[in-house]
Amino acid sequence: MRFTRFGLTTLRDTPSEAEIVSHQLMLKAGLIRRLASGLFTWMPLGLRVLRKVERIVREEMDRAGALEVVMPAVQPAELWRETGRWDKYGHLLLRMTDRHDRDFCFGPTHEEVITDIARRELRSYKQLPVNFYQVQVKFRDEIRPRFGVMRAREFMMKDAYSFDTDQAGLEESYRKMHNAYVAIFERLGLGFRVVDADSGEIGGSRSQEFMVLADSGEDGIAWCDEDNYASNVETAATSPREGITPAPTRDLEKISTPNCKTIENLVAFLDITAEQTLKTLIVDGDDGPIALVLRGDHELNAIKADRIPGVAEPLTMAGPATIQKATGSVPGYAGPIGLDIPIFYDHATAAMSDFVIGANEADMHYVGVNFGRDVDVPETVDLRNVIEGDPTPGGKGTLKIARGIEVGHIFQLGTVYSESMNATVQDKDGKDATMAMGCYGIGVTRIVGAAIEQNHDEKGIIWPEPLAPFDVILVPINMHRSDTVREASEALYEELQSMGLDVLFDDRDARPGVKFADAELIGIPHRLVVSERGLEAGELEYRHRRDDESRMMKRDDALDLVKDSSLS
RNA sequence: CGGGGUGUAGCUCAGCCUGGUAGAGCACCACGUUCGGGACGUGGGGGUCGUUGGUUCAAAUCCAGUCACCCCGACCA
Repeated sequence: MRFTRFGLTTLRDTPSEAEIVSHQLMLKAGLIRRLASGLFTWMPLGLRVLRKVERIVREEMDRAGALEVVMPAVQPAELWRETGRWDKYGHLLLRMTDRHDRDFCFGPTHEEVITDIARRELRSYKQLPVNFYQVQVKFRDEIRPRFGVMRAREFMMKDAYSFDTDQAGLEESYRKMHNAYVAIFERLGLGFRVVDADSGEIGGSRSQEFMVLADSGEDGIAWCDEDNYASNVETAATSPREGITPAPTRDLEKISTPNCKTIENLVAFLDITAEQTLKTLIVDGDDGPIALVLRGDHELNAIKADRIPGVAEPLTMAGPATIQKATGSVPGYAGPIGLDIPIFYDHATAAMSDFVIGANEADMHYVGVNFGRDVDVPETVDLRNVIEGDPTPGGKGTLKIARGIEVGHIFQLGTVYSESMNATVQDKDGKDATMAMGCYGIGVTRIVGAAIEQNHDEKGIIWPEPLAPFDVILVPINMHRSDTVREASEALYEELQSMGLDVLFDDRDARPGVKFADAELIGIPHRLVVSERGLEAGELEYRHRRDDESRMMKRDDALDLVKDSSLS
C-alpha cells in the first residue's frame, strides 16, 4: 500500500475527548473516528488490525471444530420473552418497532437466536456435540460508554454456542473452548490471565474470564500462584484468617457521637482508624430486614450477599423506614447489640477486639466492644470484596490484586435456555433430552484497544506482530529528489510484496522526521529506510519498532530478516 | 439516572470576566528556499462561535432553555 493512496491522516495533538492511552493512540494514529458516544468508524488502518484479530480467532475456532454462521443482528421480541430476558436484560437492550408495530431489539448477544436454531435443526443425539460461532456486530446500550472501543455501544464480538446431550459433554465442549481461547490469546501475543467469574445476566453455572493485564483495566483480578487461584474480584473468595482474637482491654461504653452517620465522620470524630470499627448494613430480606456486619474499611460484595439465605435478590439496601423499624434509629447508627433481626458477620470481623459499633440510637455509638463479652461470638461468612493480602480460599497463600481488561468470557450455561425454549433432542433411548449449552464470547474490537494498552511507548503504538496492520514500512529518504532512491524503493516495494508481506510504502514528499514520527505512531514492526548513502554501499537501514536504534544491513540480509520474522 | 466539566476552523486552544461584529499554532492549497528525526518564507482556502430564545442600538461575550461530548458515581454505609 502506498501511503499517499491510503487515506491515512494522523493527528499531532491528542484529541481532548480521549482519556486512556489506547483511545488517544487509536485516534491519533487514525485507526478509528467517533460518530457518537460509543459508536466508531473503523478507518482503513484500524480495520486491517481488526481483520487480523478476526482471522486468528476464526482459525482457532475452526481448528476446535466450531462451525461459523451469521445470525441476524436484529431479533424479534418473542424470543426474548420466551426466556424472560425481554424484561430482565432491560437497560442494555436497544429496542425498536417495525412498521407493523412489532417489537424487536438489536442483539446484545445471541443465546435466544441460536437456541431457536438448535431446537429446529437438532433432532438426534447423534448430531451432538455441535458448536456454532459467528463474528458479528453487537449493540449494548451501555449506561456509560467510555474509553473508546473498550466500552463501546456497538462492537464486534465473536460468540460461540455449544450443544451437548448432557453435563459431561458440556464440560468437554467447555474445555475445548478454554483451550482454543488460550491458543487465540497466545497467538495474539497478549499477556493474559484466566480467572473465575460471575455469570451475570447471561446465567448458568461455571464461567471464566480471559483478562488482558493492564493498569487501565476496568476489572480487578485477585490471584495467588501458590494456591493456583485467580478470580475476578467480584467473585474472589477469601477464608477466615487463622489467629487468636486479642483479649479485651477496654470496658464497654456508650458515647455520644453527633453527626457520625458515616464511617468517615465517625473515624474523624473519635480519631481512630476505620479498621477499629464495624459497620452494620441493613438489607431487604424475603422475610424482613437482615443485618450484614463488616469491618469499617471493608466493602460489601453484592454477589456474595445475594447468596446469603433470605437476602432479597437483587440486593437492596433497606430504606430509612425499614431501618427505623428494625433498629429503632435513623440510618447510620445500626449495630448488633440489641438488634433483633438475622445478623451475618464477615470473616474478618472475628479477629477484632475493642471495636466501635452503632448503638441503634441516633448520635450514639458503643466503644470498647468485644465478642464473647458484649456480643455473641459469631459464625462468620464471606461477605465482602477481597483486598490485597487476604488469605486465599485454599488457605495456602495470600491474594494479590491486579487490573485487567475482559476480552473473553466462557460459560457453562447448562439448560437455562434450552429448558425455557424447549430445545431437546432424542437420546439413545428415544426420550427427549434437554440439551446442555455453553456460550463463549470474545470482544474482537476490545482486543485491539487492549493490545495497545499493553504495547505502546511515548511515541505511539508497538503492535505485536500478529496484529500489525502492515508487516513492514518502507521509508525512502529524499525520494522526490533522487532517482536512485526512487528506483530502488519502487523495486523494493515490489519485491517485499512478492514475498507475501504487507508493506506500507511511505511515498510522501515529506521530510524524514515526519515519516519516522508517523511510522512510530502507527507502530509498524519493521522499518526499512532507503537512502542514497546506504544504496552506494548496497545497504538498507533496519529498525524494529522495539529496538533502541537502527543498524545498516546488506540489502538481502535485511529482506531475509523481515521475511523470517513476519512470515514465521 | 445523580454530580461535575467542556462546546469557538480538520486537531489543540486563546478571546468571554469588563458586549462593538473572530484569532494563534498545527493541518490543508499554491509558489519559492530547504531536505536523515515533526523546516522556513510569501500568498491563500476554511468558522451562521453547539443550538433555540431573551436582554441590548449592538451578543462568541450577559441571561434562560435545550442538545452533544468527556469525567466521577450509581449498595460503598
